[in-house]
Amino acid sequence: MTRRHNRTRAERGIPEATVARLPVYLRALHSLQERGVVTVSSEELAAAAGVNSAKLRKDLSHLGSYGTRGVGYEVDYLIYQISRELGLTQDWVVAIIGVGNLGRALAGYGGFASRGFRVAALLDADPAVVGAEIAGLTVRHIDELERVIDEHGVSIAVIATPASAAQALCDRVVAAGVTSVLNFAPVVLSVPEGVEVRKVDLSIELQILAFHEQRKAGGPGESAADDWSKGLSGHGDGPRRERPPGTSEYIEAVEA
Amino acid sequence: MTRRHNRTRAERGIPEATVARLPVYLRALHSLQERGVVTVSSEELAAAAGVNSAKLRKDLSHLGSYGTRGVGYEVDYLIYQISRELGLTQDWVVAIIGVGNLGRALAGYGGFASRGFRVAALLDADPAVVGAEIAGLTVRHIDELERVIDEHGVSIAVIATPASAAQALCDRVVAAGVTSVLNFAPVVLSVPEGVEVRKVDLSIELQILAFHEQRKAGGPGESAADDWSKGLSGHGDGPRRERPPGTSEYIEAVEA
DNA sequence: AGACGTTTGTGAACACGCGCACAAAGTCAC
DNA sequence: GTGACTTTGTGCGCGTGTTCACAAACGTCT
Repeated sequence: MTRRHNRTRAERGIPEATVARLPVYLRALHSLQERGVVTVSSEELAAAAGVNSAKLRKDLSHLGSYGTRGVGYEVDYLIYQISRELGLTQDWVVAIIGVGNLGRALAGYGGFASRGFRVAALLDADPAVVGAEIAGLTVRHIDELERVIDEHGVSIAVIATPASAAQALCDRVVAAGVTSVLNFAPVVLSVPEGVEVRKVDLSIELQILAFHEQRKAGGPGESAADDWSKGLSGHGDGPRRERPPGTSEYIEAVEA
Repeated sequence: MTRRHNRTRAERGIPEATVARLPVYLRALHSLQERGVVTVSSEELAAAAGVNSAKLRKDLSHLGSYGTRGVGYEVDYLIYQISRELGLTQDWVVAIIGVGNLGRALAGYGGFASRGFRVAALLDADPAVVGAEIAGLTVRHIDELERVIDEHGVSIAVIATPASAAQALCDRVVAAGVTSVLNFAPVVLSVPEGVEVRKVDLSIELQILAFHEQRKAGGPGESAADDWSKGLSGHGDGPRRERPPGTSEYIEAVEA
């Protein structure tokens, strides 16, 4: 409210774009570490991470001066510093809400457990799955949401429910004190200030690919139905005009 | 190669950032359409999509002048125009490579089928799943990759394999003529110019959340092990110094 | 027909991020 | 110890994206 600019901007200095790349560097560093590499130059690390080397150096310089001129970066040390900056030196308790196809995949996803993220609970509304054991956890009923969050000290909620249920559940986890949400449901969640939401949308990525794919093929307008008289914008008085191909029904659920 | 700048930039005018938002607008519009809304103002649509209204208007203006001043945008018409621009008025043939937990979830994901994306094939290397029927499709062996791509005219490949297999498979699909790849494996894929790759990384999103969560709690350095003598950067001559907590083993696979 | 309120489309200022290029700082060889 | 080489850290210019604010355009009401 009293913030000068508008958002969580440069509060303590690390640009958002940099934060988004740190996990990529971290992954590349772990890969090097496994291969027994002790020291790496910005050029090599940048290549492994798929970025420009100047960008990498500038990113790392935001964390501090952890390199050695003429040599490069010590892999172990850099891993430690990035992990610390990202908050991976402590454990984060995660709850997965919605145990459909996607929720199940997430529960079994190795990338969560092995990076300081401990999946402590699975919740669902469907009586058919409540009580089932998945990835070593017993699925709890969604009614117990608040109790489970409090019990385990959940700080990150992963929403993997159908779109129709997402906002209501988001409101509940936020009310229960969770301030970070990872949303897989295809809706824009609205949350109070101070709560961080990140969205992963599988179909959006595909649509972006389709756009580029189409452009390679010569841009839009290749299909037959290109004309559509704009009409007189009546307030629903006249009959609905014919729908062009492609405007099918709305995607409802994140799981089939 | 002979491109003036460097990339697929402003080739025909629509900024990349705009393209990334069009699917979001499209989703909001479908939601309005379902509720029977005929006309919508930029202010309302922007709120539904979670963006600034000026940004929305500028985004839409890149497609053309499809609004009516004093009134707003006709929902049906705008849906059609955005769909056309994104290339959703035609069907895109998709192949999913890797039928683990995630691949299975993707195969059953309703958001693909109902937006002009037709999943035509599932492939895997594991003999235990080859031949199985999932989401109405029989899983084919990865050896048949090139044949399957050619048979169905696949134009988008979805890679949902362990990280170790991803690059090799990516090379194969590209060699087979695919120019769009959606990558779920936690690696940076390198592809020749002209091939579009988009990456979805579940654990990266969590790590970004952890960063913000930590900052709310007072920034890094809260944990005990904060000091790490930088050492003399020897070339692997001395004994490895003790590792701080959190630098565990490398995440290998996208599925557990 | 004309005045009024509403909403689009966009010009202009601003903020952000990227990449080049280079000085500073370190290592290594002798 | 000195010089040559390597690599980091960063100042700077540029392009992209975002936001404000407003004139032009449209519908509506009298």
